[in-house]
Amino acid sequence: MKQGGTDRTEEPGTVGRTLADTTYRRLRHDIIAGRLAAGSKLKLEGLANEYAVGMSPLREALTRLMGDLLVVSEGQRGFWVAPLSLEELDDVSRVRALIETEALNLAIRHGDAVWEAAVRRAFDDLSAIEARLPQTADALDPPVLEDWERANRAFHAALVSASGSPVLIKLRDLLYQQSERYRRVSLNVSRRWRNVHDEHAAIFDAAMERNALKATRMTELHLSRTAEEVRRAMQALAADANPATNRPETR
Amino acid sequence: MKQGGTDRTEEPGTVGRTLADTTYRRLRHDIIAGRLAAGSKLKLEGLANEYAVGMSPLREALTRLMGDLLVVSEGQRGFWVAPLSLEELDDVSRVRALIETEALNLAIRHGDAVWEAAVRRAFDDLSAIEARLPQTADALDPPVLEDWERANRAFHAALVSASGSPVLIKLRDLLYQQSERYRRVSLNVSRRWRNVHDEHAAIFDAAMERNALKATRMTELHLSRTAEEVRRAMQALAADANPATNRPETR
DNA sequence: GAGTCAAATAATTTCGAAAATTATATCCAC
DNA sequence: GTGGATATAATTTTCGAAATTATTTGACTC
Repeated sequence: MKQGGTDRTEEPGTVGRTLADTTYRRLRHDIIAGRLAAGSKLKLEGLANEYAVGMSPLREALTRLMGDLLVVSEGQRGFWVAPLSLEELDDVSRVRALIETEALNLAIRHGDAVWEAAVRRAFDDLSAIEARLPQTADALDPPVLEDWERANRAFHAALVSASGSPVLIKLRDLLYQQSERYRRVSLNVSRRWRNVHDEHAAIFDAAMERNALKATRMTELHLSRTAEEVRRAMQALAADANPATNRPETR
Repeated sequence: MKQGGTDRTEEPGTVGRTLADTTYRRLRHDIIAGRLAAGSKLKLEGLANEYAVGMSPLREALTRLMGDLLVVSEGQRGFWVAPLSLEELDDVSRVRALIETEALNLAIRHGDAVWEAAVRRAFDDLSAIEARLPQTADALDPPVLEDWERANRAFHAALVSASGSPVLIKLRDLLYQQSERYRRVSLNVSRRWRNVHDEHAAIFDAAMERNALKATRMTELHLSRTAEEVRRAMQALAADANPATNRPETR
């Protein structure tokens, strides 16, 4: 039975927000965080109940997620969470390195004092979280993880924010999302934490020194190491799930 | 063996087509071709009548177009055709050059005989159309123009088709659409035809010789020359529309 | 006249269910 | 049992109107 009065209480600060938009964000987070499994069917009625929305905003949200490469669809057959694969991991990682280094180069060339301050602030935030992270490395407390994800995202975004190229930023954001999704698989599997603070610090220092070459090299190293860790986790997962042969297609 | 390889009767274009999908394509074409003016408001009821669809598939189509950067929206205020600007033209052109040259490099490295044949076929198609184009250069017959657009799109797509990177291709397609939209503005304004066959031939020859450096250089030249022509057309348009001062921002 | 508020109007967003399509089960001949 | 047709069920897609939100209009005050 459904609730009698679905309260559409207006929270302060949520102006101009639509149900379709909030549902889009919720679904996106649930896919990236792995709450909705890769490759799984997204049944409309079920989702409409779970997220307490009608068909229209739900389909709108799923359509946007298709553009983000987080959902795939087949006409008249519905929607699925986009599958993950080792091939795509390599693909995403390589293209992200290309885009992100280009954006970082531009940002280091064009960034002013305001940019520097924003990057420093984001780095300090991230450092504070990373400092208290090794203690909880084994537990991987979800709220702390979410905090770190947010700070990590903000740090990498701040670095390239002065690129002066909205198009490049748009593509970078897309690829960052993909990378985050793959990275979280690795966390969910191995539950081991790789200390990345030194890598972040190296990128930060190089950027503040306006050493574009070093900053891009450090970024490439950071990305390739992370991709390598994810690759190992996914291989372990595949071997664990199906030691003999490949598994059947989604039907 | 396994009957899993059931040949899909789902050929793209016949089965699995939804109203939302066809409406998406029609709207996309109308925006890129300039039939729907840049910056203009997209009133839902009007569009629903014009395209003879209901609200659901219409909004789904518009939502997809947002992901293509062809439509912008503000919550509770509706949709607009994405505006065009000189700044974005430069931005799109630069990022496209980056992506397209990377993809071309990869394709030249990885392309096999099948790729070569496909590129040659696309080039021949395009050449045949371009050969009979100068005669109608002043008229710019719409059907011929559409043929050329299709062939040009196919040629550039074929060149990078062997890159082996679906993600790169996805980004390239996005940027190609943007470029085509800007280029069509130039055509609608100046109504003059720039002979680009030599540039296409140079890219084609370099690709067939597997000379990646030359092919990317020729591509960069081709793109920058086109962008320059569009820039001039847009400046003429702006000066024509508003001789006195700068034009108002979209808001 | 400029500014403010409230009512009226216009437009967008969302719901709920019917219509259309695909998937699954059932039956029958062989 | 197997294959094929048919009926049933499950699911997606679409429509049309209700609910919500934005914008305009007009009266009123300062």
